[in-house]
Amino acid sequence: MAGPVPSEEAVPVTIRAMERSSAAAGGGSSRREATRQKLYEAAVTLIAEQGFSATTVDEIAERAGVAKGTVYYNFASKSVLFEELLRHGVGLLTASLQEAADTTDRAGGTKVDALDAMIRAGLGFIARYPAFTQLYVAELWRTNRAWQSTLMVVRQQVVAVIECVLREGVANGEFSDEIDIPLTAAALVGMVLVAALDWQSFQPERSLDDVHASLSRLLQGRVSGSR
Amino acid sequence: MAGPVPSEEAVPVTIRAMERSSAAAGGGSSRREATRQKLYEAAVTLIAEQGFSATTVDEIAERAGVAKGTVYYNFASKSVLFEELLRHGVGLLTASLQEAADTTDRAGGTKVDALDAMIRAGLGFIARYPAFTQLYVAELWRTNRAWQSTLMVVRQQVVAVIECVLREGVANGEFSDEIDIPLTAAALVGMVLVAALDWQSFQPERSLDDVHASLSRLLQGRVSGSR
DNA sequence: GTTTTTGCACTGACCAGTCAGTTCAAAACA
DNA sequence: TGTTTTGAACTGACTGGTCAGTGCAAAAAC
Repeated sequence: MAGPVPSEEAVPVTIRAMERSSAAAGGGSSRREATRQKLYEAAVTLIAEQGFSATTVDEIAERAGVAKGTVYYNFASKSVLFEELLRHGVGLLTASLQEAADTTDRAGGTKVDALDAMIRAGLGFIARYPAFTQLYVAELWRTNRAWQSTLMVVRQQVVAVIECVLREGVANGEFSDEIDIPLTAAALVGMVLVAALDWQSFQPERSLDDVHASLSRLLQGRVSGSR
Repeated sequence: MAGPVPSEEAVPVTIRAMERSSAAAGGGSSRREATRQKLYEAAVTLIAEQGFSATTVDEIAERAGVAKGTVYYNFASKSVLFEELLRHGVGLLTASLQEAADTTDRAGGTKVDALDAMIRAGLGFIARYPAFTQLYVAELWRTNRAWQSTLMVVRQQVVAVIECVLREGVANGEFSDEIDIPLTAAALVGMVLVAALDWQSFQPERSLDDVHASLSRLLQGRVSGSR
């Protein structure tokens, strides 16, 4: 849609380069992996913009610069492509959150510090993959869909990382033992998700530091009182 | 997919209740208004479950117990039906939030009290209209769709109510003047939205009071410290 | 008698998924 | 070395089905 004809050369180089390195490592050939990656990237933006049902397989194939048949050679169906995309993205997110928590721990930080680092990691992830985040929020609370179970897994995976930190904080006395861990975790996720989507959509010029500071302030109750 | 057949009665009560109030207000006859109301209710659950594109006009008509032609007699198109549904629902939500804020004000409460009352009102709304909330979250950050402008209006309408309370709180010194009003408002919306959806989906047996207390605690920074 | 609803056949566009055929790099061979 | 074979990866025209929206005559409601 952008250029008259999407350039289709210059690709083999990448393919060939990867081919050699990871062919042995992963399961499939790396040519295939590269194609799957292109399909993920095409699908994530289209589905974020239009939703799953409104996005056609033809569109995904076209944006990925690949024939329709290739989509079906690599994924059993449109739904399966979507489910694997979800798992893939959430894997990246949870890894990022977990790493933030672990790093804080290793540096001898408190659990509040860990939470704060996770908020920052969450914001960073959303800034890097806004389309995925959009799609995640839009599809997470759908019921009656084929991929219900994947959705549950993918939700629990994210919430669990946060619940874990909250639980440790309660255990060491840093947090009140009256807090409701699952609900608080969900609320935190929502806070970061919605604030970040708003940031990206309506004030994209602001820096991550800036947004992070605002959320930190809110979280630590430094909103009321003061001046 | 879950139960054999989802129960479809018990709805008329709500319809009839709304009928009386809005028949005089709106322009059209109340028969027409009743039909539109039935269509809203049918559409909201179906779209919440499946998404806009995956929901067919035939389904909506069938669930509303109405002929397909009637849908097009009352709405210009499927999209228009959806847009009007969005405006309708958001109107109810903002009215509820505004009323909570006003009541608190009139009772001489602080702005923190007002926020707290609005959280409760928000939770109440979500408990009453879970399908609408689901749909609202799912569609709010979509781009590239026909109803972009409606979406913006409908977003701003909700956020504005909260921003207003925050602004008043800053003005009277109750809140720090360093808070970022739009971002904080968005974060609060997200917190309530996601916590409530989680409540409805995964712990529906809990009481509103209970959930409200947890969110209140989080908001007022009574999480860290204490025990 | 006017407004609203019904029922239903119809159209044209669109779309998920299929499949017979093509490509080409690497393996086997000579 | 150069030649042939193999098969994984990819292609795109095609199919069967679905769905938004139309048209309209007759019935029902008011």
